[in-house]
Amino acid sequence: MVTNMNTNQRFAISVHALTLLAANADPLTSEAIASSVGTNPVVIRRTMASLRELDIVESKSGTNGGWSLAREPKKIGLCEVYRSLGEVNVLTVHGHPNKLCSIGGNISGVLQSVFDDAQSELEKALAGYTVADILKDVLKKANGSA
Amino acid sequence: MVTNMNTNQRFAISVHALTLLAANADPLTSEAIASSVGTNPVVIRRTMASLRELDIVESKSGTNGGWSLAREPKKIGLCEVYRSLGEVNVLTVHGHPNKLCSIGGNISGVLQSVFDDAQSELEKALAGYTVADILKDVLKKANGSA
DNA sequence: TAATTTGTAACTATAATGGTTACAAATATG
DNA sequence: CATATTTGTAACCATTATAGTTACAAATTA
Repeated sequence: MVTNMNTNQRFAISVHALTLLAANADPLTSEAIASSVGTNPVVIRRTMASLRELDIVESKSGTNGGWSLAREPKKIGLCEVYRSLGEVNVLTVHGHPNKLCSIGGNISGVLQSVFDDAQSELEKALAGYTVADILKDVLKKANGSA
Repeated sequence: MVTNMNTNQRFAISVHALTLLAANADPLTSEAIASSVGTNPVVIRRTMASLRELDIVESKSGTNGGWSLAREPKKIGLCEVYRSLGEVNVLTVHGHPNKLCSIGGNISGVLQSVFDDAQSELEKALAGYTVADILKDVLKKANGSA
């Protein structure tokens, strides 16, 4: 069985978009990014707007406008990109345990601290990669298979 | 913003149920477990059936039947419990990147390996806890606040 | 035989997600 | 200034995953 606990593609889209920007000197339009990512420009705008809040990208309206990196690719860690998605919990405590049960009444806090620990390890791993790393690996593949 | 990448409570439910079994000598019915977890017996049966496939629990039909642990609590690591959910991917690669683009055509594999790395760290963290640990912490809370 | 309990299929309600349309606001160009 | 370009954002829809629920068959015990 394959369970998709997470059909959320926003993180992958974010990294893809940033990698694309890192590979291009000029700003790219939502349209152009959407074409590479394989989605709709509005989806890109939504995603990029979150990244802009963390000063990872900048936008400019109008002719010759578009999106560009606000920092060098090697200064953009994937954990920060991940955090642009908001307060994500990859593991979720269940909703309504029975407060009258000694287990049910006390397990939520215990689970939450375990889940926090696990997620922190996940984020630590993501922090080990930058957009520059991703671009390098992508280009390596592109040249290797060209 | 709070994004629930994951509204899946099955893992929390699994750990809760196992902790409950660890705290009780006799088998517990789906009904009893459901009452502590705060859900429906059928949800419990579904969850427990997955755990049974990994020989973490056993079931018995009929009067005085129910669910029991197939192993000592300290021999049940949370990573294994997590794996009972199936092939879970906490980070998902996006669907349709543009194959004609050098970035779009090569990023999926790169992302997947990063995601695999991150998830492996998450699972490693989970492997550091056993059902016995959870029970101990829950009972500590229960006594502390009693 | 009757009561208990799991096994499982089928259906529903809810919610998250991504895709899409529509249009306002900002900007550049001629 | 007028026009084309491009982002900003609200609104809505289709799809999907999830959990909850009902219903009933199968197994087990007494």
